Amino acid sequence: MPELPEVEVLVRHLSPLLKGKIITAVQVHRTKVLLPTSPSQFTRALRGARFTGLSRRGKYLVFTLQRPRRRTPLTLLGHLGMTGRMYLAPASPPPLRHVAVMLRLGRQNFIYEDTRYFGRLTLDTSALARLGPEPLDPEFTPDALARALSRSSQPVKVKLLDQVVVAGLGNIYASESLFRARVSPCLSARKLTHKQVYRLWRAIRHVLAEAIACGSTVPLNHAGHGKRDGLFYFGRAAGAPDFYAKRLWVYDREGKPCSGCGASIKRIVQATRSSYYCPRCQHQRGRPRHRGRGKTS
DNA sequence: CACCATGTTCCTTG
DNA sequence: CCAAGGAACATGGT
Repeated sequence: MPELPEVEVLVRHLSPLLKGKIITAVQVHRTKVLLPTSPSQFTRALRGARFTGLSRRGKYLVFTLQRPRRRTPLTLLGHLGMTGRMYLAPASPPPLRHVAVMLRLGRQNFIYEDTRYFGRLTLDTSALARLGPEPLDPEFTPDALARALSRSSQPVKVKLLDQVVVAGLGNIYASESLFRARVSPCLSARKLTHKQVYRLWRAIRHVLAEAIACGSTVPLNHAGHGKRDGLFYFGRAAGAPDFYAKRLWVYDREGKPCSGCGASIKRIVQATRSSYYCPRCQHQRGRPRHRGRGKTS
């Protein structure tokens, strides 16, 4: 469930539910997700602490807590990796398979489960310092994007996954943004024209904002365990419409017709990850490769 | 069995 | 020192 929009929707969901709750017990089932914090350090710091706030930075959840008889607030950093979920559940739940950490909050539990354990729930916040601009904040300007792309010869799709370029974009929305901007994923980052950068900038913001709006509208069930939950990041409540997946124009649509022109959507591998695009709508064309010395204008 | 999967970090290579 | 490429992490679905 893990790109910026999904995390944002989760944060909005959890924030009011957590506020004011006090952690009465801590259970660590997977030491790995705490690293480099140790289990004893983690447990000691959190027991007795009260949730005061929750926000998002890139794909990270930033929890703030207040500890008894302490002035400085505590920051807890969460990341969902590929398969992480965080939700509140009744204190006596059915046995769950991949619970990494459980925090008891009176009659409820805050559960972080993660089948692949790629995610994090840790007191180490150093990862935040390595993030680039928030795409929906004013600091993210067309110029900032242009500068970030200008020094890389990597394909633009690969560069967009670099969290220094823009925080929170992942494999799905990178493809979706490029489609919306009509820019080929293969184009070298530094070869985009100003116009292409501008279109990409607008596309990124549009695509992310739309996904947040969509997730905020769909009835969600973050604790849900549907097997078919793979590609729709928010667990859908029973009976909810499937228009979330339908909003994707190219991702995971190899061989299907482009909704713009009808051409077959292509899948390619870049930096060991799948990219999807329409070969007709997204032309491989940016700055001219060489300075023209011929007759063209 | 083979290949695929929403992410990040670390190591090697150039 | 830096950029780029790839493997590793761990588990499950198709």
